[in-house]
Amino acid sequence: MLGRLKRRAEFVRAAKAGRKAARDTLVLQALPRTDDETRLGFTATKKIGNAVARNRAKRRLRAAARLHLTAHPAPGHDLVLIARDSTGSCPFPALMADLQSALRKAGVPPQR
RNA sequence: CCGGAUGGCUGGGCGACCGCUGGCGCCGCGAGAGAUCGCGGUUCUGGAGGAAAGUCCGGGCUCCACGGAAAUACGGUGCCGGCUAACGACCGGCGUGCGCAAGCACAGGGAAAGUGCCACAGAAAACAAACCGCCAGCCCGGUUUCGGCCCGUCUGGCAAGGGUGAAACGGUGGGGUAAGAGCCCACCGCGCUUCCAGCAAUGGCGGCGGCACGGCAAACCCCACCGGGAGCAAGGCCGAAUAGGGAGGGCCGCCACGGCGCUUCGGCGCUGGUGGCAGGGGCAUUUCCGCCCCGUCCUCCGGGUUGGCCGCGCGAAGCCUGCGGCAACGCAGGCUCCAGAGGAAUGGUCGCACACGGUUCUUCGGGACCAGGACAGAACCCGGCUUACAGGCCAUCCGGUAUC
Repeated sequence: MLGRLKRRAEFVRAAKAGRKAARDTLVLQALPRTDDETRLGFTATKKIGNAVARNRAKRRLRAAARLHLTAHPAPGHDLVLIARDSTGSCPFPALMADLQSALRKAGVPPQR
């Protein structure tokens, strides 16, 4: 599968230097890389709710990212997806639409 | 049938496709002499809870400390008897209180070892006392129809009645009395006690005592029993490169200071601890000047960063049956293997039935549409407790009603 962001420092770098795009159901941070690899990170804060709600939000983000990036790969970026209040409860097509829109806004092109 | 009490079970179901993660096997690639290891793919297969939660008790396990025992301090527990690896849990029994009942609740040892506290109110809050009262006497005063009656003061007797309080030195009834009082009597309560039942807590019959010993120990305290500390970020193993630490050995100049040893006190020997000169290296190259760095080589040891591996899933395990026990629980036999991640695995889409909620139609049988699954996610494990929880199911019991 695609690579993952695991270290706090990697998340901080994406937050400070990456391009951001906020939607109703998610927030995207995208940081270009020097190589062609794509790495993903997921964040759900305590504000989202208890452990069940946070895990569910992250799983839905992961499922949406997997579906979208297998159809439209975006090599050469570190992508961080941050859950919002509605991430766990919104209709899944809305989540997909927000992800696609956010990627375009952040200037992550689908592969030519 | 209605209302209620207690205990237990369940915790959305079935199916399809695409993914995630652990494991056995197979295939491919790479490393290696090999054992094997790493990466990728794939068939099959396992994959959250009754509370996984809070982290409140008790244990296992690990490390640290510790000669044994006792005592003190500190903390905890506290009716009795069981059960258990252990517990403050659980089971059975007792007592007290509540309820028509089934049942429920209880931090439920000791108050004649000592200290302390008992607010407000009230006369009085602890070796009792007397505010309003009740009674008698005196005859002092007032009053008088001169018999007395009433009021006040004083002296004495009393604690029934009033009033305060969470609590007032037993309660109810009768006798008794100037008025009263366990002063006397009956019953109740209380205390002591023979006997009986029980392992015991405790209970019962009887006797004795005229009643004293108020409450608070979740105030100190006393008594009995229990307890070493920290926690899987425990703890163990592996561990590259650079710099740095320690030990031993080989090699290389000089001087001074310091240190150590010996000393006939003149010195002598050892010494990379410090400084200088020399030497080496660097600042692209050569000369000079300047600046910076430095004993060198070999072997071994220790610590150990990022990280990797183990601990980490056969257990006080689960299910079924039988036996013992009122029960908690124990014993025996058989069967089963049931998550092990590490930014952390269960998600997405769809179909069919099912509860619950809302809107609406209705021929009251039901139909249509919309929304949408309670509380909540393993992080070393186990026994409990506590807290959260939509809906559904089962069993036993109590009260009422109806029928026979």
